[in-house]
Amino acid sequence: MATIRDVAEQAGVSVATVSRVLNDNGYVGSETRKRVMGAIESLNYSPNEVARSLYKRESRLIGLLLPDITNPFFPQLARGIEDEVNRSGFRLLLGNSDEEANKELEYIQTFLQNQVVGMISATNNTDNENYSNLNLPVVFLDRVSKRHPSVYADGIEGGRLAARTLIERGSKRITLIKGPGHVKPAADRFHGALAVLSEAEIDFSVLSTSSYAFDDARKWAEELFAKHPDTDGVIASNDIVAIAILHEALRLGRKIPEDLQLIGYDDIPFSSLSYPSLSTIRQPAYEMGKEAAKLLIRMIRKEKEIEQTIQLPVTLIERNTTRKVDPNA
Amino acid sequence: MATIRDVAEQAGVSVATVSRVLNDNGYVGSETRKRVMGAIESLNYSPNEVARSLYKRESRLIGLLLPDITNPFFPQLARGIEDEVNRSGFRLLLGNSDEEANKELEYIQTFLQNQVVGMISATNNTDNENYSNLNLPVVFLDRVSKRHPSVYADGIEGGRLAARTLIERGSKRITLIKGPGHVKPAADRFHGALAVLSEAEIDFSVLSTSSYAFDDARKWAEELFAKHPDTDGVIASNDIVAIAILHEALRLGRKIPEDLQLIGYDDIPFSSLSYPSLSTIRQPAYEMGKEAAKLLIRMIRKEKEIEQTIQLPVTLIERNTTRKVDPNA
DNA sequence: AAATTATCTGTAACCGGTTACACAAATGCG
DNA sequence: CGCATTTGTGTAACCGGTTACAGATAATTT
Repeated sequence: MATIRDVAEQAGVSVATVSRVLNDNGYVGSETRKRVMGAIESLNYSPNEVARSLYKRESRLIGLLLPDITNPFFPQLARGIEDEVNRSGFRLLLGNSDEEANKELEYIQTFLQNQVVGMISATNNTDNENYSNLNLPVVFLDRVSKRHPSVYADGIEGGRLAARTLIERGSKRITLIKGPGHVKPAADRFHGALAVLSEAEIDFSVLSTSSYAFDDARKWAEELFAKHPDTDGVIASNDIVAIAILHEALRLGRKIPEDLQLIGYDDIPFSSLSYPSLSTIRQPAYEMGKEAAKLLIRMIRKEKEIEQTIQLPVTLIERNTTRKVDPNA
Repeated sequence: MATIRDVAEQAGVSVATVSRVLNDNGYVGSETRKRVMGAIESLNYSPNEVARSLYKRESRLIGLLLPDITNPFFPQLARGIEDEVNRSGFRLLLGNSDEEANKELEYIQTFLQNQVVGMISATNNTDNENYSNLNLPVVFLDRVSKRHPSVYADGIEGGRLAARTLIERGSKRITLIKGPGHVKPAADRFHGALAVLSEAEIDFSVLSTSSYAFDDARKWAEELFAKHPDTDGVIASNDIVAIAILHEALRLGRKIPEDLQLIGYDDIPFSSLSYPSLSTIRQPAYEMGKEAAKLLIRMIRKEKEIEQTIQLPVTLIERNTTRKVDPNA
């Protein structure tokens, strides 16, 4: 690997001049610039980021902390972030925390050791001490924090929307699935839905679940129909659970949406491919990722007027696990 | 941020001694060690990875190059890799190439600039010049390369298995979906299936597709039934396409698996949640990721006897889009 | 023409670790 | 006891960039 000194020697200039050419700052004579460029070319030189990072006390890496990339909601977030940070020349350092505080801490630690310029986190312990006196731009994604800017979709409204959707379309005995208690946005959508259900003149029950994992989703589905066989409307905690419930309902011979309406949450890519295709509350994951990245980059650039929260709208994606709304209602 | 010099001063020793304590090498008196540890503790010191990387000319980062994390096969691979590299104290630098040569090149470039210790790539251009004179341990995953070790599942056998499965279960007019031409493993599974179909006494046709993307999958599904309405068995190029076909088939009122058998490829998490659940050829994605990571780490450690290929078995996951095999046959 | 200012370039310190080398003290051995 | 070896520690060079500062020349201004 050629170094800046090799280039300097080849071009017959000092390393300072080469550096000036590389970074396009300071004064460089046009003739000199050409010679340096030629040397860079002929040596196939590429500057060492590590050396630069050391002096600058800042790399061009951004830490991304996710609960679990295997959950289909997150790849989209990650992709949105990556596409956006790449536009500004940053790269991503990835970490899956599994929502475990020690893994989270370890990742933050190594992010700092690698002198990341900033960090985006989609994990829960938003206000614990790990983040508190962190001298680093941090954006929370799909989570809220008192201390740091956050980008998220409106969970309360999403929950409301889901509940209203089923009610308007005639479900009378709704089961509301409550997601894992420690996941903030799950709680929001739950409370949003709960509020609407409480106001309405219908029966409803709540089924508590403790995870979003694929393998568990089927369990919740079985539990649902065992405990509430007569339910005619299910508000799922997310699309994975919804699709598992759909699977189980069809297995039990329920007609969907005639006997049972079902609405998911997230709008993961697969929800349009289930049969019947899944009605759901869409969170714009890719856009959320992009927005979080944009916000972080503005913080990195120390721009003024950084908004503390960016809330993206949730939307009802009406597919075929809900009935058409009665036009006479 | 405290530096090693702060620690040295606090402990009343030289930086060399602190470094020895940190890395647990060289001679350090037990009393001195205690003082140093105390200073580290009280200053809450954490060594700067960037400085270390610069001197060592090697970071503790591993580059991971994927086509697109949004494709549900890859998160599992990524997770397997991450879990394994973390065990050895490495972290991941992530890149999505979209199978575009220039993005791929850019990522490799920045990986090198960041002095990664090694790299795992799941992209296609395995033997192009980008990788050729790379003085870096590289493992290809889900791809084969002449120059570098590879970890993959047996695509030919997978294709054969898929074809045999449909034939044994009585499909007579099979449609074989050919995946994107530039994706190597897609070609393997296609040829494996093709070979078996050619030998068998059945009719079959081939439908060529040019992508794996969600949005396109539905298009292939429609095209399939438009061109081959009488097909009674479909070998899909992967599970996404299979599930899209399943969706379309159900929409058209086909009975599955009675009228139409369908087999996917990959065994992504969702394939067990479709209804009917999808029969498929399983590639053990998480394990593949783990194996690739293990192999890479052995290369990094310069162990002898590195195998050039690790081939993992594909297995038939018999679910409900295929019929039970006739016990009298 | 003299004084300013702008342009161009080089020297060397600096970022924060690691380690080669030197040296001193302690220990082992014949 | 004398010499070799082991143990313990420090000094300073090094990794490969960036930049403060200085000095020289060229262009402008007065």
